[in-house]
Parts: sequence; C-alpha cells; structure tokens
Amino acid sequence: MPSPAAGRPARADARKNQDALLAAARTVFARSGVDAPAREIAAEGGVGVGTLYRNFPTRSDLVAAVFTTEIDATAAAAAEFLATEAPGAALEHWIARFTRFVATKQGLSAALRSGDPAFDALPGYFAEKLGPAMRSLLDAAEASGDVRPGVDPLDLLQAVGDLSHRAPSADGSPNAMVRLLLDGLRTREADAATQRPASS
Amino acid sequence: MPSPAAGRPARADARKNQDALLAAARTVFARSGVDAPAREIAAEGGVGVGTLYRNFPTRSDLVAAVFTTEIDATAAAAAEFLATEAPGAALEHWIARFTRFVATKQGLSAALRSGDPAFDALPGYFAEKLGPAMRSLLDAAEASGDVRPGVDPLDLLQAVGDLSHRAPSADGSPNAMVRLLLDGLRTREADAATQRPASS
Amino acid sequence: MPSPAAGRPARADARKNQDALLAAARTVFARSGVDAPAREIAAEGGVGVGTLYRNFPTRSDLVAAVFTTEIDATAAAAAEFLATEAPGAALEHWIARFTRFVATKQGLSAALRSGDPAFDALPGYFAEKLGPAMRSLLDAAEASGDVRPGVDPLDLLQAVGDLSHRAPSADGSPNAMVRLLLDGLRTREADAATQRPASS
Amino acid sequence: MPSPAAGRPARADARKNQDALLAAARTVFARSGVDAPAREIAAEGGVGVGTLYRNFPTRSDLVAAVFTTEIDATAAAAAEFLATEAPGAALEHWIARFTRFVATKQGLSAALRSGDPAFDALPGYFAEKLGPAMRSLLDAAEASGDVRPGVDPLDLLQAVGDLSHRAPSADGSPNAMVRLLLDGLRTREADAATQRPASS
DNA sequence: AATGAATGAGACTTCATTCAT
DNA sequence: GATGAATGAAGTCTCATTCAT
Repeated sequence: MPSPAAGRPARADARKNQDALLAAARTVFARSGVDAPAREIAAEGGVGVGTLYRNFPTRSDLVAAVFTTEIDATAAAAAEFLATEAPGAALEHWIARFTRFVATKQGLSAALRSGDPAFDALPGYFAEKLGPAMRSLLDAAEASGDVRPGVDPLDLLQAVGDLSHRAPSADGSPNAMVRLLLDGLRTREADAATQRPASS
Repeated sequence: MPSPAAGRPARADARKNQDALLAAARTVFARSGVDAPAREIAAEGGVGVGTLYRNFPTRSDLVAAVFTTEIDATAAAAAEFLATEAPGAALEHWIARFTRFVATKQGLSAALRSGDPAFDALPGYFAEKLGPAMRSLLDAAEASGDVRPGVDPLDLLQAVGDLSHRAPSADGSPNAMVRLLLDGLRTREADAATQRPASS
Repeated sequence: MPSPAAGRPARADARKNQDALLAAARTVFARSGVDAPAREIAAEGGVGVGTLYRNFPTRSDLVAAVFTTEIDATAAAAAEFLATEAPGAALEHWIARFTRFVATKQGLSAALRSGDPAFDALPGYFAEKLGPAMRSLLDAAEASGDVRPGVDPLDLLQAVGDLSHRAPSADGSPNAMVRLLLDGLRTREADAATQRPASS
Repeated sequence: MPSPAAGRPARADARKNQDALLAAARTVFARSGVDAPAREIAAEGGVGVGTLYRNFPTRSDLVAAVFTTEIDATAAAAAEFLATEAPGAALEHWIARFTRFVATKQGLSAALRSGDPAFDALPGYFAEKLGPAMRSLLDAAEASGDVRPGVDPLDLLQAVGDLSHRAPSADGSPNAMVRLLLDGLRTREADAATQRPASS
C-alpha cells in the first residue's frame, strides 16, 4: 500500500459517505420521488440519518447535489459519445440518456418551482453545463447533415425534458412524443417528399 | 314515506357543499399540488374536514372529481369558442385554456401513475371528452386553412399537456415551447417556401 | 281493519322505531360490542341517527334499555320452560339461554363498571328479575332431586355469567367451564361413585 | 468498526425506555383498559408517542409484551412462594396474585379474540409458563394433603381467570366466586362425610 | 464523526352529536 | 318527528429533525 500523500483518512471516509448518499438519493428519488423519507435514503446509503443530515443539512441540499452531479455526468457523456459515434447517433444516444435523467427526477420540476433558494442556482447550472453539450452535438449533427440548423439547444432540451416527464418508458428509449419531436428535427429531405404529394 | 311529491330537502345544501369543495380543491391543488393537506382544502371550501371526507372519502375521489369536472368544462368551452370566434382564434384560445387547466394540476400526472384504481377511468374520460372537442376545432381550422391537416387530436393534446406542465406562464398564454409546437401546426405556405429552396 | 281504540298513529310509529332500534342494538352489540358506532345501530334499525338520539339520548340509555329488555325476556323464559319441560331440563335450557344472553353483551361488564349513573339501577334490576326466576327453577330441580340444595341463585347466576364471558360457544350450548360448574351442581349420587374408587 | 470490545452504547437508554413503557402500559391498561389512547401510555412512561411506536409498532405488540412479561413474573412467583411458604399458603397466595394479574387486564380477553395474529402465540405461552407453575403448586399442596388430587392446572387457571374477570376486589384477595371455587378444591374430609351418607 | 433513539408537530381518519330541512 | 349532512374533537401514525452516546 503506497499511501499516496499522507492524506487524512477521515477525509476519505467523509467523501465516501457523501458519495454513497448521493448514489442512494439518486436511487431513491427515482423509486419514490424527491419527497421520499430521509430515513429511506440513509438506509439505502448504509448510513444513519444523522450522517445524512451532517452532509446535507436540508433536503434541498441533497436534491441540488444529486441534480448537479447528474448534470455533470450527463454533460460529460456528450463528449464521450461524440468521440466514439457518428454525429447523428451520438445526438440520439445522448438525448436518450438525458431523457432517462429527467425521468428519474419524479417531482423535481415541482420542487424547483417551490421557491427554495437552494434551487435558485440550478437552472443556471443546467444551462451552463448542458447548453454547450447539446450545442456541440447539434453542431456536429448539423455539419453531417443529420439535423436541420437553427435549433436552440436549451429550447430543445427543455422541450425534450417536458415531454419525457411522464414517460418512464419501457426499454430506456425516449417516449413517443419525444421521438416525434426528434423526427421533426431531422433534415427535411424526406420530409418534403412526404409533404408535397397530393394531400388527401 | 309521507309527502310523495316532495323532493329531497337537505340535498340542496349537500350539493352546494360538494360544489364548494370542488372549487376549493381546484384552487388548492393549483396552489399546493394534489398532495395538499385535507384540512387546507376543507378550510378553503369553508367546511369541516368531516364534510370533505363524507363527500370524497379518499383523496383520489376528490382528485378524480376535480379532474372530471374540469375536463367537462374544458370540453364545453370548445363549442362555445367555435360559435363565437373564427376557427383559428377558437383553436388558439381553446388551447390556451387547456394549457391553464393542465398547469393547474401540479403533480397530477404523478398521481395518475400511482396505480390507484380510482384513476383508472380518467385517461379514457380525457380521451372521450377532449378528443372530439379538439377534433372539432381542428376540423374547423383545417377547413379555413389555418392549420395543416393530418394532426391527431389526442397526440396534440398530450404534447401540449406535457409541454405546459412546468409553465404557470405569466399572462395565461401558453409557454414558449407550446407556441413553438403550435407554430409548427399552422399551414406551411411560408414554411414550405423556407424549406424548399428551389421550388420553381 | 277494526281499529282498536282510535289511538294516535304517531305513537305507534314512535313505538315501532323504538322496538326496531332495540332489536338493532341487540344485533349490533352482539356483533361489534357495546361500543359499536351509533350509525351502525341506526342503519341496522333502518332509521337515521337522529332518531336513535331522540329515542336514546345517550349510549347508556340504549345499553340499559337493551339490557333491561333482555332481562325481561330471559326471566319470562323461565316460567315457560318450567311449564313445558321436566325441572332438570328446564334448568339446563334456561341456563343455556342465559349464557347466550351474556355472551351477547361483549364489553358490557366493562361498561357496567364505568360508573355511568345510567347503569346504577341495572344490577338491582338483574337481581330482582332473574333472582326469582333462577330460584323457581332451582326449587323445582331440587324438589325433583336433580340438583343439590343450598345454592344461592344469584351467586350461581354470577358465576355462570363470568364463565360464559369469553365463550361465544359453537352451537349455543354453554362452554366447558360452565358445564363443569353445572356438573358440580347436580346431586352427588353418581359423583360419589366416581370419587370413591382407588385414587391414582 | 472501530472499538471492537465496546458494547452498544445507546442501548442502555433504549432498554430503559422499553421497560418504562412496559410499566406504563401495565398501569394504564389497568386504569383505562387495553384500548387506552397511545398518548396516555407514552405520557405515563415519560416518553413521546414516537418512542412508543418505535418500540411497539402496533398496539398488539405492546399488549402482547405486557402480557408476556406479566406471565413470566407470575410464573416466577410460584417458585418463590413455594420456597418460602407452606404448600397450602403458597397455592393460595399465588392464586391471589394470579387473580390480580387477570383483573388488571381490562378487555384483554376481548382483544385476544380479535383475531390479531400478534396474539396467536399468547394462549400457548400462557399454558407453557403458567401450567407448570400451577402444577408445581398443586403437587405440593396435594402432597401435604391441602387439596384434593385430580385437578387439571390449566382448567383451574382458566376458571379462576374467568371468575376474576369482573372483580377488581377490594383488598387484593380473590372475589367471592373464586373463593367458592377454591373451597371446593380443598380436601374433602368433611366434604366426603357430607356426601357419603352411609359410610359405615 | 457516525449512529440511531427520541421527540413531537402535523397529517389522516373516524365518529358522537347537533341541527337545518 | 325523522332524516342525514355537517361539524370538529380525539385518536392514530408517520416522519423530519435533534442529540446523547
């Protein structure tokens, strides 16, 4: 064991608990919504409620932390997909991932609107992190001709988010309305053909 | 059985309370979500909790009643608008109204998914009442050339509903994404021009 | 219809309700104990709660009335049995009947001890009515040699009552401990024979 | 897992509360019956309702615990009495004690019959613990000639229990009917004379 | 620092009782 | 007089949160 840099072990422990709680909260929020009992989250994380309260004094702190964490992870996935897939596929996959992220947040949008100051920074964080991520995917897809230009990344994100809201969606793929929206996003080569013929 | 022809006396009062409770629930649901304390609803309606429980034994009974009532009112508005406005305006106004109805239902979609059997009939009722209403508005608007044909009323309703979800919207008009969706609904005269560069 | 004596019909109605309530209370007390909801009793009697309260302002009034009524009926049965059966059988049948009366009064003894003044007269009424009834049955049975003499009727009644307390008893016959007590009551002809032989 | 040898710290407190609640329940059950408000029991024990619910999630858990505890204490008293008193006195005292235990259980027999599965094991526990205790006392008393042989301990226990049911009994001694029963239990020297007319 | 026991506010629900019709 | 709707007190139970160990 080549102890790296004589760090204080207590820190490691604290960090471990924080991570465990974050993961637990993610799980529980998805299962029972953001109003799930604190005890359920602590139990899922394998710690006592006291520890939960020490690390996240208020529920909104925890919610915000989970939200932030997931935004980070989701944003990071964009670069990863772009690096390993064709632009169209990357965009599609990433939206599917974003969709699952949203679906996981039972009751979050209601919480956001609650006026709790702990949430004030969240929309900004969302825009700051996911806006550029979406932008990069759209740029690539526009360049490759997969989607038409002129779409605002945040508008799209919001729309997809809203449409994903009620859809736990069987296999993890976006629900019908999202697919509809995405279809509309593609370039209109074929679309035009569909629309031109003799209308009924 | 004394006086044969006499109607049921106390009924008038009971009915009044029921209406008061329905109105109160509508108000409170919009303000605090469908999970608002029973006492708050009773107080808003100016009755005791006991009365609330007598008239609506379970919370889902009340939710379902409010939902049903509003669906009826919303559906009825369609005919009214059609009779007094031009097709395009009628459609637009009605959707704005529908949008407000949805925005009022904080947490309803989550409740719907709760599996409570009291909600089983609701989606069907929604489709049965609002489908034809939307259909009639779309027909008129299509006939007058305001919107393009081929739109499924229920799909549209669902999409608008989902997009309205998080938007109490300042002045009562639909939010940006809904407007976007509605723009897409209009006839593509201009749209087509934009998309088909060389139409010659 | 030879109207008997031009009585006021209202009276008949009132009496009918009272009887219906008494019967209903008997049924419900047996089913759910003397603390059963007032509404359940009113419903069983086919009247509104208001009528219940008009006829029996307090629960104890009703309990006392039922109790009194049944004491009367039980006392009356003694003479009837004596007139139609042999003394031993009459005694036995009557005790079985008394046993059922007691078993029917779930929680009555607790209520009796509650200190409610409405119950003050009950023990006296019990003694006054059932004491003589039991006395007459015992006298006959003693005379016929079926039971040994020297048993106090009220003591016996109380003991049987207490022992019947926890025994809904399958077919309506007294439970094991009561039977034991009654066995002890019989003349010891056979008993002596049983006891004399070689003790273990 | 830090300090290995250290016991569980907070346990002492928890145990103390549990005991306090058990004692409180015993007191309150005796005073107000087994249906006494949860809050009353918690208050008597000097704890919050939450603690009551934590330690005894359902009322039947508490009832069963009190019952079990008292059965244990009552059973233990048998050996104690046997060791310090003459067999006849030990039996008498123990029955008096048992009588008080039963008198304390206002409404318990009704609860037992409620069908709550939490009570299923109680009759068995009663028999298992008190049967042998009574047996040992009877054996000693039979050997010393104080009581006649052939009495089933559980039958006797049940009979005494039922007869004690309604008798809080002034000075703590069994009520009249129980005394009657116990008189019948004593050896029949005199009794036999009375019963066997021509013994010669 | 972590733990989980204790607390008690507050939500739910049931009924006894009153009273307008 | 009868009815049953309304009331609200009272009891149950569930957590969020604190705090001793």
